[in-house]
Amino acid sequence: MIFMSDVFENVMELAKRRGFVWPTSECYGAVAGFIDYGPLGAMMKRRIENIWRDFYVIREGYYEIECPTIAQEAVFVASGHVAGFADKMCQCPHCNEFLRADHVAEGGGIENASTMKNEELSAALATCKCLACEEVLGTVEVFGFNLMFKTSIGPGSQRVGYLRPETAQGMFVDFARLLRFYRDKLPFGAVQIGKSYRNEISPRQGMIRLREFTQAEAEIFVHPAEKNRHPFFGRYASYRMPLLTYVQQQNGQDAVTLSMREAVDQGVIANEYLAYYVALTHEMLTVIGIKPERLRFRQHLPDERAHYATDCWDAEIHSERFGWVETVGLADRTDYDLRAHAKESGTPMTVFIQYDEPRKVPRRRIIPNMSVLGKQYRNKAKAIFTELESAIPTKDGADVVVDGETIHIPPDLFEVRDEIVDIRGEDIVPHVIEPSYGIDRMCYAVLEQAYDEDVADGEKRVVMRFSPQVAPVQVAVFPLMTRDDLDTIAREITTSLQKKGLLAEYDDSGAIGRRYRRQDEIGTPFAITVDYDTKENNTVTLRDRDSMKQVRVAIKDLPEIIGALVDGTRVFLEIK
RNA sequence: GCAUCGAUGGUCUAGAGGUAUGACUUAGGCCUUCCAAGCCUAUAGCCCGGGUUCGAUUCCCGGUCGAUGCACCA
Repeated sequence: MIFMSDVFENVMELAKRRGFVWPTSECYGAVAGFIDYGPLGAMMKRRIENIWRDFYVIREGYYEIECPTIAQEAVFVASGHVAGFADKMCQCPHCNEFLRADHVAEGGGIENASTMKNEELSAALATCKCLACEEVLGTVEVFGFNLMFKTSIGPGSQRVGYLRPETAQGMFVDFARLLRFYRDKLPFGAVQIGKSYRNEISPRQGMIRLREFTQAEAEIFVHPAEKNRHPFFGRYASYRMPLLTYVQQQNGQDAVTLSMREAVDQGVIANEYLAYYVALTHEMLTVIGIKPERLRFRQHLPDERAHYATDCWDAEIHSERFGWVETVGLADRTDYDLRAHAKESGTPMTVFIQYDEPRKVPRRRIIPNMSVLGKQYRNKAKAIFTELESAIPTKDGADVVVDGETIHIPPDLFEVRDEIVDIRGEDIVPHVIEPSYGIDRMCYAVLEQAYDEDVADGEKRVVMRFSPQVAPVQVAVFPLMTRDDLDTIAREITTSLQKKGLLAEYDDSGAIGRRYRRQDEIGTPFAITVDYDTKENNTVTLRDRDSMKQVRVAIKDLPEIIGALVDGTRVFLEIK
């Protein structure tokens, strides 16, 4: 590998030129925070998404759902995004600088600034100094800058909607339907791959911070008492990886390498479920082509965690340009979201868990004599009935409070029955384990890590060393010459590979070396060349992108061999 | 959002107050028996808006995008 002055610039230039990533609506001037995926980029992204599906949908059995990107206001009121997904800001009247109002206040020695209302904060700020120009602010208005895109649903702006800032809420609000779909049993999961939107104040860093981005999220609903019993934990129990705990971060120490079993037993990761998906994430990211040495798992610091999460780990990928980039978030969201939506919507979001054996529980029932009670208390009878159910009667009767008034109900107006009832189970609110992947950041990391320059025949060769599983074009087919039927044979081979579902690209333009270089630059892992020997013995050369080595294989074996090479079940160097 | 710098074919680049240089790429052709060879031909460009000027891609102002610093990053 030769020295790379700036991989980011090289890779983004290539990405633009060869159709991976483009600035959006470029002819009108691009818009920061939005990108277009070009033909190769869209294909690569889809392949990454499909690897993600292999892991979560096929292997874990968590079906994918698809919710709208716009949801009504109530959804985000419940989730806390309307109130909380905003920064309190103010503008310095002297230097016009926009400031985080709570930061200014804390800088001025005011406590609990982050929990104050706008008006309180505004008053408190009057004596604080601007963080930029250090003038005393005086009268300033504090306003919330909500990071959600707001819109209206239907004509006349009657109904407020927001573009979703995460796909997760769709899975939460569909909880009751999902629970029925999974036949009322825990654990189960739902996943979603789709666009989310955040109106970032100042997006920079190309594909890393977008205003519209693709998330792949899984919401796994588990019994709170079963979080240490993942049914397939054995799969990753001995899977080892470096973990950077918050304690180590606070002490400036390096990550420790632990197996998932050790991590859970030592309390480093909160539970088996979280550890399982930490390990699964590590495996998946390596499959798409992330080098393990450029991958780490970092635990959120206690003050960094969202208020609902008990433990949270980020998979971070090291970028030449941006340093460690948070790419996947793995959180134990507890029952926060389901409780919030149950409360806001009035729909129960619980699972009925049957006990192994019904429990015999003594229960006291109070049965009022309504015919007397109704006549005697008339319009208060109904309220009295309700209150009696929870009353504690004595042999002299019971006292109930209705509208602030204590009413004595004599013992002959109700009957007390002590009985033993069977309790067959209980309603519990599941906890949610959430692995949340930033697909665009994964795409960028794949691009950056695939980019390489080497020297072939004294000339610089630019090559994208994609894993065959994510490479947009999977195989190229060339006739050595465009004559003597070599091109016809090459076209037939192309068709036979396409029938196998492979993206095979035929190219007969220019010298053979140029065609290899073209494919190297877009990361096509394999190239087939039809030459004059082909006409003698029905074999072709199969060339490996990374080693530039070639082997001869029979035409009839091509679909099977290429198929196996592309899905990773065979590797090139083992072929004959 | 503020400050500084930048923007010329697809890419990299030269350049001047009078419509633009070269290379690579791409396309067509010739040639060519495995790694960007050679020859011929062709396509293609001054970020957007306003101002100054007879004339602006060039100077000035504003915007957009990008880079850097500040701020921000559920």
